[in-house]
Amino acid sequence: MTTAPTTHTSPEPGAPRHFIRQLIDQDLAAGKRDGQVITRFPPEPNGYLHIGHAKSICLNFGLAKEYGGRCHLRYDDTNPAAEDVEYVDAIEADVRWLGFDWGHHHYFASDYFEALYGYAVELIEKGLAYVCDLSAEAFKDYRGVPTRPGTESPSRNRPVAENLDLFQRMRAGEFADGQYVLRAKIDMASPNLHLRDPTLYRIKRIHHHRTGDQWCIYPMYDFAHGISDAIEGITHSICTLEFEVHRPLYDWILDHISVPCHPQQIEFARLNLTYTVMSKRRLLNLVREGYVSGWDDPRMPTLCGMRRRGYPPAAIRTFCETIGVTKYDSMTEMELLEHSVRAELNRTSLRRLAVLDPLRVVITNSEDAERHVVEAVNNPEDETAGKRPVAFTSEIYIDRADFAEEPPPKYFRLAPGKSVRLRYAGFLTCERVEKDAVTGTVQTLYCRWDPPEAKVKVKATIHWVSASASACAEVRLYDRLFTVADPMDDPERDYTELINPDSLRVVQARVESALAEAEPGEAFQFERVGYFCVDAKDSRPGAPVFNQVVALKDSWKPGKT
RNA sequence: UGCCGGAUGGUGUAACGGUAGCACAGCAGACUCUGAAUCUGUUUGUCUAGGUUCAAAUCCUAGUCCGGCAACCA
Repeated sequence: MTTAPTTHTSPEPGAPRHFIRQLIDQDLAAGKRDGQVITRFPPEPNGYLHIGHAKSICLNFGLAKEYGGRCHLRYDDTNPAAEDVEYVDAIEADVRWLGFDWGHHHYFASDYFEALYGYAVELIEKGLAYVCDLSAEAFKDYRGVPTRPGTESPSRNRPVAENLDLFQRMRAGEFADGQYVLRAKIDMASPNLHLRDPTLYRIKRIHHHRTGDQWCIYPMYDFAHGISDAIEGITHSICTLEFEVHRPLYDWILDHISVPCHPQQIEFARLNLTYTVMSKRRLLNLVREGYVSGWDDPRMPTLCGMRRRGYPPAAIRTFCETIGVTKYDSMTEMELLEHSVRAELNRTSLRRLAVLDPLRVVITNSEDAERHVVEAVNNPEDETAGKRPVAFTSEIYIDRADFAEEPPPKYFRLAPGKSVRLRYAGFLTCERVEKDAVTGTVQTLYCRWDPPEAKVKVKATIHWVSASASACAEVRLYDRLFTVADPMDDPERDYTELINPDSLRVVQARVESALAEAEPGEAFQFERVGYFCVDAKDSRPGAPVFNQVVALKDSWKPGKT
């Protein structure tokens, strides 16, 4: 265990002083908890992590690192009905991938079941909890509504000894599921519904992913969470805004039992991103209904989806710092995330030539252009990335978008009679256009080639690929998953009706031959097109599959004068 | 019409009684063997009404609007 040094200011002075950092600064200045900062990331293993969780992960692990403390990974596995080991492994992989390390501080709330039981007994002994025989349905009426106080349960004044006996028998499995619950005895008239004798334990005969059938009673979140925090010595228990009304209960529980410390719950606003949905339930639905290929579909806002898409973890971390931390709801534009991704990939990715929509070009003066090897820069942002040879032949492909039979104003690319520069490989002048007699589609361009020394006056450079010395590749192009910025905002239509039918487009591209052997997960910039990542699942040596990470920005607009 | 929280450009945020700043997006330009990157410039903002103060995004009062809360979910 690491004991944090007593630092009274954050070692990251450049970072924005969002309210949680300010709060911690104050706590440290006041000498609270010996100047320690111990946080935790507490996922429930019932689904995959998404970019919203990344905000929480970056916050919790980031704060711990910043203040020289530590962050625990703890599974909130108190409801076996929804939880599964499948998710435990996936969550760990995602947190690691994001770049964080919990060391040996890897816990499960289920590790504390025995301790939790003991604290429940303590509460009963103090007359602060009772076994209630009201059904969930029945208690609904007793609880009352926000504007009206509730009614006390008939079980409320059950003697301590009887409560103790009943609770012990609940554990022993003498009762049916739902027959009894353990309740905190707080205040049925409280304006905060969570204080109206909340359930602490329920009977559930469900196999738990870790404790098996050892228990048939399981603690509720509100009871388990704060105590787990206290057991682990958490100093700042950071959660999302909807738990704000739970805080009085969090504090009540810790105030009435003999725990070693009383962590402070702090709430922040969860992340909302445009053109996607973020709830586990809806994400699960997208998977189950086949709208996407799985949790790791590159269109999903899940961390595994983003990993497969090719988003660098560093970009996600930068993004999470950029969006800040506040207490009010907001909707962050996807463009901000994409900006972080482009910035990172621009810095790090190797450049390659690839033609997504190939148009055949025959070089007419082929004696000059038969077969050259040109030298291409691997990454202009990083000199150490070096250069590579690229084959240039008398028959090449260019992108259809780079030729216009009738060029609009300010179109700088290839057109009949016009010239362009070929990236790293001289110049092309279009002499003749061959079209399909029936459809009128342009089939082949016949062009004259001039070497780089020719210094032909051109206003554009286009990318290309040799026809013979290139490879075929499947390229998956992605667009937003939904057609509207906030799919949950339309009361008239279900979010599934707003799914973008064109969010995935698959094309057969021609790529530099070296790309055929690229490693899964490797990301490249296809010059002038975008960033692309070798698909980790479907790509094979010799039969590569690329996922579009994000397109390059394109300031060219046809209508522009 | 109960309780809790909140409100700064199109979006995300900063300013903690003293010049409303930054980033994204947009627009315009410079540069360019990527119409990328980079650089420059620029449009747009303190929810409303009162009050305190030499001075208010910031403090006070009232209102408006938004979010959350009535699982044996987390």
